[in-house]
Amino acid sequence: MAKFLTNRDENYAKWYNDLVIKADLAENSAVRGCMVIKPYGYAIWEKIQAELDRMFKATGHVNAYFPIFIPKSFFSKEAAHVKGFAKECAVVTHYRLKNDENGKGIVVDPTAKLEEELIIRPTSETIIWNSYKNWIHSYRDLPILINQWVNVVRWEMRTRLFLRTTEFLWQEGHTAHATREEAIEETERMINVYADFAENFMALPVVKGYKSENERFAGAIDTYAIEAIMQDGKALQAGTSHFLGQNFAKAFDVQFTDKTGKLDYVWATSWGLSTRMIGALIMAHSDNHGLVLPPRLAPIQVVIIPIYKSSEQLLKINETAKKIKSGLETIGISVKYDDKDNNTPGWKFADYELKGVPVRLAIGPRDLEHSTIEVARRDTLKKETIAIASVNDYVIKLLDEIQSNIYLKANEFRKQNTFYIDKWDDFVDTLNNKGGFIMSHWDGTAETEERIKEETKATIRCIPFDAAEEDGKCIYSGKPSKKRVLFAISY
RNA sequence: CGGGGUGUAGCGCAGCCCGGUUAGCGCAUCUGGUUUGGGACCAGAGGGUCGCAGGUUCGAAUCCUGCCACCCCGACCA
Repeated sequence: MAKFLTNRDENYAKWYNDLVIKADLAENSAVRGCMVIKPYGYAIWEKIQAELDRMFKATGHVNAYFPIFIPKSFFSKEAAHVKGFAKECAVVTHYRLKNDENGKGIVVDPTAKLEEELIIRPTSETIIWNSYKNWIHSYRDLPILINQWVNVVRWEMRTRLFLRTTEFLWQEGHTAHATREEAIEETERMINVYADFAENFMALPVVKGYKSENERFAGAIDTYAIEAIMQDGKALQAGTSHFLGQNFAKAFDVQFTDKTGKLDYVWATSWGLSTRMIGALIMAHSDNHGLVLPPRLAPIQVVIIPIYKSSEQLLKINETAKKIKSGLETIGISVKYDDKDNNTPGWKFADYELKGVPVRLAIGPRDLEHSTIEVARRDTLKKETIAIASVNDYVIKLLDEIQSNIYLKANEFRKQNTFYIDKWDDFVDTLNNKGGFIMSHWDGTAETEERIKEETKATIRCIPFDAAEEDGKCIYSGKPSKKRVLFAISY
């Protein structure tokens, strides 16, 4: 048990916060609501980026970069969009500072007021569609499949490391298509990419579905999302893909000539996944010993720790350990050999557990004698001693097994915490006592959703794509319903 | 923006109620030594505008006033 970590079952929120700080992923910065992502946390983000970027390119997308500043007038062109983001925008009003005339410090120069104020992007639809207007004239210019990796700013009231910060990093894809069908297909393709990524790389089982009108992206016709369950039973939206229809094309007057020579507005999608995913990773898998990282996302997959008494012993161990390290590296495994002598092996064991390194190898004089090595896996904390000669095969299999075990465990947790509920009292009771995913019938109205939210804090996380057709009655209003939707209290 | 809490060494805290030598403890750091198979031990050392600004007092970390910051709980959200 990690002594320095708050117990997960006693105070989940504090456990999470402790873990982020103590595993050295991030910390609060001098700027209110903004975090410093530290090297170890950023390394995880880089792994996320590398894999997603590969997947985006494999599905035909390219990267580009659009400005962080958006003229205020752009923002007001799409009515729903403005309404959705107006309350959380940072605005640049001046472009110069000067020395304070009273001699102390520096002040904003009032004569340097911007003619038109600039919004710091909370998302980039408007600035991008303003460019697309110039790029698109004919069906031959379509589709445009662009992604960008950037920071965005949303001025939040309350922030939490990774889960909600004023500034965060994400990728946003913005595509333009000739037909409605093609745009919808793209929207679906990308939610599938996200789900695939979440399940296969983050070992995070997700529910894919449609957002209700209330939860939809401001400016979208339809929003698809992947929702994951955290260990405290709350839901976390892990990625979204939006079918924007022709809303932005109309707002920015982006028309093209189709094959028949007719003018039409362009169809759009956008989709995003943020550093919030790191929060999901932590809350879905980690335990009272610290982080548990799925091998495919772990910056360090294997750590080797020497155990020795004399410096002669260390020399011999070094030799063997370095061979093992380079052997593992040649088969594509990332390995750290920690031979620093300022901490004891026990300290290192605890530290790498805190950091979630999937596999730990320990090698001491006893092992050298027998040509063995101790292997410990982070997910189950089980230890075994194996022959050094078999280490490559063993570790590569073990990493795969850990990856799938973490997924299965999370999947089992979700199963155990998904409830099919038909009575309002049970609905309220389950939310109050257990939390979790609740599958219930809903009459499809925004009013009912609103009332449920007011009374229980639960919202419709999504209407699952795979929801079976079945006759039922709305959990709240009793009106007829044809499918169950996913309710939960969310992050 | 409402309600609650906290600001003392890099980190975690005690001291404050009831003002009084040189502000203390644990962790971390540095030096030396012994250690090393699950967060080692001994000895020594360095490190502080007690959040900021005023005030009361012979004397303020301690009392008073104002301000600031951060954390938790609510309304907004990926």
